[in-house]
Amino acid sequence: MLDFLRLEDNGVPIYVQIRDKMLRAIGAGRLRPGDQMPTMREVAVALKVDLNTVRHAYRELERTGAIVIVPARGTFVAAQHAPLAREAQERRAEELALQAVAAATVAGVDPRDVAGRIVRIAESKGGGE
Amino acid sequence: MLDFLRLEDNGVPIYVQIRDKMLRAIGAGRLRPGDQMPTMREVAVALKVDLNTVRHAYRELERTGAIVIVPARGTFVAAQHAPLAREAQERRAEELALQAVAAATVAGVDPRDVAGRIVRIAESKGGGE
DNA sequence: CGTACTGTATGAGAAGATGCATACAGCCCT
DNA sequence: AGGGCTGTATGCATCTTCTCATACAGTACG
Repeated sequence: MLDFLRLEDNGVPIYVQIRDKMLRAIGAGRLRPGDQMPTMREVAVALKVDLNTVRHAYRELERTGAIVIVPARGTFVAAQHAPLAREAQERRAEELALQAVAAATVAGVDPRDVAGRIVRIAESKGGGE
Repeated sequence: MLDFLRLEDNGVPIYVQIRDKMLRAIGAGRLRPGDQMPTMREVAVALKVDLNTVRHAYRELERTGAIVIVPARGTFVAAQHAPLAREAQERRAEELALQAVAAATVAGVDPRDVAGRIVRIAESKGGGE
C-alpha cells in the first residue's frame, strides 16, 4: 500500500524523502484532494522510522499547503493543488532523464539503450497511463 | 560559469546537491571525460560554502568513479567507463531502465516521456558513442 | 464508559553536516 | 628559488537529523 515510499540511502534526509514522495504522489493523482493521507504511524511503521520523523515531513507538507492536519482525526490532502502539478511534473521528467543519462554514462552504458528498455518495460506493463 | 550549481534551500544537504548536480552535468555532457572539474575552491567560493563540504561531494563522486582526484593538480572527469563486460553492461542497462521506470511511475510521469528525453539528451551531446 | 485510534509533545543522546580558521605538501611556471 | 595554484588535513563549535522511550489530549464507536 505504501511501497511508493521506499527510502533510499542517498544522504538525503528521511523526512525530505517522505515529504517529496508524498508531494509527488499527490501531484500524480495517486492521492487526491480530500483523501485521507496515510497515518503518521502507518508510515512510521512501514518505513521503520520514528514517528517524529514522519511528523517532520507532514508538517512541511502542511506548511506548503499540500495537506491539512486535523489532530485526533487524521491528515488529508488539501483541496486545490492542480496548478503546480503539470509544470512540476515536466521538470521532474527532465530531471529523471538527466539523472538516467548521467547514471548510464558513468556506468559506460549507452543512454539510448536504456531509453529503449524503458519503453519496452513501460509498454509491457500497460500501454495507457 | 558555475550557475548550474545553484543551491536550493530544500533540506537536502549541500554536499548532496553538489554531488548530484555535478553528476548530471557530466551525464549531460556539460563536463566531458578528461575535462578538468571546477576547482574545489572555485566551487566553495562561488557557492559560499566550506571547502570541506565541496570535498565531501567530490569524494563521493570519486568513489562512484565519475571523477578522478589528483592531489596538487586538480580533479578531472573520469575517462569513458568501458571496463564492463558486455553482459555486465546489459544487466546494468536493464537495471537502470527498471529503476527509471519505477522512479517515473512513482512521480506520475510517463516512462516513455522520460525515455524520449533521454534520447534527446544523449543525441545532443554527441551522436556516436 | 472504555477501547482504539489520531496527532502532539518532550527529553536524552548519537550521528552527521557546516562553518571557520589554519596548516601542510605537492605541482607548475616564471 | 619563489609565488600561486591544487588537494589534504585537523580541531572546535554549532545546528540538524534521527532514534528511543514515554506521555498526553482529542475523536470515534460500540
